Amino acid sequence: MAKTETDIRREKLASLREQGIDPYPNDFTVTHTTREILDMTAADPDAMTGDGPRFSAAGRVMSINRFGKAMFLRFSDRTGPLQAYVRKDKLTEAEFALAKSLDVGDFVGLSGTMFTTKTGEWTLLAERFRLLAKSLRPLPEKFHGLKDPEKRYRRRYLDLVMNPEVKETFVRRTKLVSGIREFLTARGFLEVETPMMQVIPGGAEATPFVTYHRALDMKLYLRIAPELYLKRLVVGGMERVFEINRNFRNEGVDTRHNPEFTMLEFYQAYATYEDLMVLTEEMLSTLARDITGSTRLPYQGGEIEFAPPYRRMTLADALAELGGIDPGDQKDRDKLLAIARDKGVTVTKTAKTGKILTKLFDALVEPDLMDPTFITHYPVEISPLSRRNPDNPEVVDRFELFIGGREIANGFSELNDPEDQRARFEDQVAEREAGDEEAHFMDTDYLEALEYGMPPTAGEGIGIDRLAMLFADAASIREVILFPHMRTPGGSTERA
RNA sequence: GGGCCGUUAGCUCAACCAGGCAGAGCAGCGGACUCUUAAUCCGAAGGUUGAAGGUUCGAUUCCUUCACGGCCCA
Repeated sequence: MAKTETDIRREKLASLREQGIDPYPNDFTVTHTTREILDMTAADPDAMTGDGPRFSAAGRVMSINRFGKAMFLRFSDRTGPLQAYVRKDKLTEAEFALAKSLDVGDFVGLSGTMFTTKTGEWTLLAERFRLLAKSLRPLPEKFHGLKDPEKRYRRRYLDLVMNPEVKETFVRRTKLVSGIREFLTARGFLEVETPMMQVIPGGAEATPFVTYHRALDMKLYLRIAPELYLKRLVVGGMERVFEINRNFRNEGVDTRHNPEFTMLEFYQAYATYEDLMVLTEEMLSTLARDITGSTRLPYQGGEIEFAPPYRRMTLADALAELGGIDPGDQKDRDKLLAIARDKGVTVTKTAKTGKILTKLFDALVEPDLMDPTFITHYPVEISPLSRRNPDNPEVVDRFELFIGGREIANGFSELNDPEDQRARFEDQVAEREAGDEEAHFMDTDYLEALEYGMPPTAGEGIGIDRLAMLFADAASIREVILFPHMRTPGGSTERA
């Protein structure tokens, strides 16, 4: 069998050890990042000539151009690349021999002064050279790089090494999350953490993951939402709380769904869903401006305007004006079923009108809502945790925010009447018994909390991954999750 | 869940339509080279063509099943 590149590198590694050279030392002192060095040379180029300042930098070797007794190499640290020039006559024999055996992918530490090459590039002239970590596997090819999405996601570290824009995407995601923290904290919200493992999964309509606690001999669910716990905190006097954390939903995997995803939920006592719409407009426009410098963000060939005010429509109006469904037909379950069939929208046989309406909305209206749009007044039967609208008890004081053709946020005035909440849970339990696996469970512990009294409150959830997609101009949720869920070949590790 | 497309050297891709010794560039290996920018020049290598089965004298190519992925639809 032929020697692989890894075999050859292992031999080099063994040879280094035989020579008494540690291939993985940790005693090199970095004095500057590559960015700092380039900034300093740009700021005062004259000071670099002759006996200029000495810099020590380190990073991963990304490319090498060898000559007989000299070589150029480009290495990158977290701040970016820098070119170095290594000449035999500037180093000890051992150092130069080490440099000659260098492979792309190795980590090096270099010390020296800065000069400009014939082509005008600022370059570090190496006076000292250290190998800091030997790489045994070849990196993807330098020109074409790593393109195969499957390999990019499964070996994200290579994606990050080879594709600088990928790192930029995740830096941007982090800025988004810290920007949200700052925004809410500045407004008196307290960040909290609530259970990820719950006895009764609630707060959303979704199928949960199930797990098992051995010592307690009990079934536990991974949470589908933190909502009911956050509202218990409002009961306890935490009038403004938020949580940014993972939710888990046992659903399919595609360009907009990952089984675990990150959600912001926040609750504000003595506020209404209308207050939250204003807060959301402020938050998103502030984030856009702070992170990208503009409220107009490019997205998938178009542009999205994040500056308020955002368009607001009731669900009924949106279905009529944008979905072409006559307002009169919206209350007629049979007509809705006929429209759904006609449009190729699948609806379960037992679905109530509210559910059919939202299915039709998802198919006919949602994909076209590019600029931020609040859709309000959802049917009460699909909103078991929302307060009823005072003028029309068939709908609730709720909104969903759509941007870029996707649902980004969901907020409402919270139902704090424990008796109405109990009745809503009972309806949900009936739905579940009728076969709807996503319907809520009865949660008597939550009802008990409500019975102690919860102040009038409004709450909202914002999908962080989807928001990150908008901010990073990403078409797939996998582009904004460092390690998206991937199937393992062969399927399950254990037979059911 | 359905449809379409894909899986070939470490990486990026050919060859497949119409079955006939599996190729290139980059990386790697040996050699030359003290200013390169996808360096250049010379030389020699590198493959279970995703897996299993079928058709065939002969399969990367055609057929079936499976696995994984991408895009679209539900």
